Amino acid sequence: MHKSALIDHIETSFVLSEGEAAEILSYFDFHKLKKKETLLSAGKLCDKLFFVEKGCLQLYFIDDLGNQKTTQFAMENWWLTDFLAFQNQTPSNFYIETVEKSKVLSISFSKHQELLEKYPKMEKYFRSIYEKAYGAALMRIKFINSLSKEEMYFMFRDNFPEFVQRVPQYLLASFLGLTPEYLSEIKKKQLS
Amino acid sequence: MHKSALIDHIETSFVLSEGEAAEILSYFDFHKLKKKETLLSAGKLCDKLFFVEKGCLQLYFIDDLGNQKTTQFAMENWWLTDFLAFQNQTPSNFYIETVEKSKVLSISFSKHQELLEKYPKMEKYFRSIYEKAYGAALMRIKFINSLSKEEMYFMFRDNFPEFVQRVPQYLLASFLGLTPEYLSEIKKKQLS
DNA sequence: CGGATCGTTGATCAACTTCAACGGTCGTGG
DNA sequence: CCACGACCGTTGAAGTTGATCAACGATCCG
Repeated sequence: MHKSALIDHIETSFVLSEGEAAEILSYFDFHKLKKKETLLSAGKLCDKLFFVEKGCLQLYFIDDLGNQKTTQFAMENWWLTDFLAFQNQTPSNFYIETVEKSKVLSISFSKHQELLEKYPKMEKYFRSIYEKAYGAALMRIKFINSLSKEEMYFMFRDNFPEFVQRVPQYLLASFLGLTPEYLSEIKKKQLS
Repeated sequence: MHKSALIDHIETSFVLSEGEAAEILSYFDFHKLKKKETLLSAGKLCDKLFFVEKGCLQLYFIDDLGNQKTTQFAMENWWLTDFLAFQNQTPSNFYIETVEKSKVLSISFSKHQELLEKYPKMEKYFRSIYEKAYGAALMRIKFINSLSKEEMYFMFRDNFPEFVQRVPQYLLASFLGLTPEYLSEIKKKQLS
């Protein structure tokens, strides 16, 4: 059994013995997924938390007009779920789907609880992850409220170039909160 | 010494002995503040995490045109800081200021670290707080990307009526990401 | 009472969306 | 391996939402 990306990631916070690493991993299920596979659907109970070892997931919803809108991407070493619905064990407000073929770990709510009880260190790990994620979300809201869509695109492209190359343009547009048509126009302007 | 709102709040997660409660509180400083007092300034090291016992704080920044834009409010039983800057102990991207006269607890980064080491239960408490906060931030981004400014206002007013009454209108406008003039127009439309 | 601050109004303007149409590309089945 | 269809990116015209600006009233506080 090769060493998991999850264990590597946890070990950026603290060291695990081989036994601990193996036992922690045993709480998770492993999934090898193709492009556009669905992991969670809106309205369904949200009972899984996902960790991306390789590939890319998106958290999205469908608006009144039937358009798919991406709220969050998760690439290597990111955690993803509808966190409110997961914590409260209620139906999800979002869909989760693979953007590329991906390797993903999942853990159910009850297993997650058990894991945290058995390994209190993991509370620290998740506390730190969520603290960062919340801080980043506040920064993102700051950007949304201060940048034009055009500035938004350039900022994002300059700060996350791999991202922009990796994700199809209509998904990027959706994530940035503008239409594919307008994004196309922005890119054109830039060239002249 | 009267029982603190913070202790009450922690005890919604798990029970504390009297001794524990007192000792946990000893990590915090207490502040009684007037309206419009500044607790954190952009560019300054962010070394404090705040808990609102009573009153209201805002996290805001100043945009290119010099306008103050509110990214987050914190009322009773909310935690607030620039979480990214706090965790990394770097200069802040935001200001924090009282909206009303308030009673606030603060804890420094190093004291916070000590507290978490001494009371591992507190890791669980903060993990849960941040998980909720991050989930709520994702929902907020969902709303930003699916509702018009008008719908945004009505949604917010219907779901958080106390909030709308309590906060001055120009701050509410700033938080919702629209201009005071347009908010005024929306409210007028509604009456006819 | 006086000044500053906040909410309102209406006119003008810019940013961004919507819609419809077209061309390119990718992947799938024959 | 080719051909076809579906999907994606692009273009341009027209329409809408919401911002900006300037001015006026109201209210709050010293």
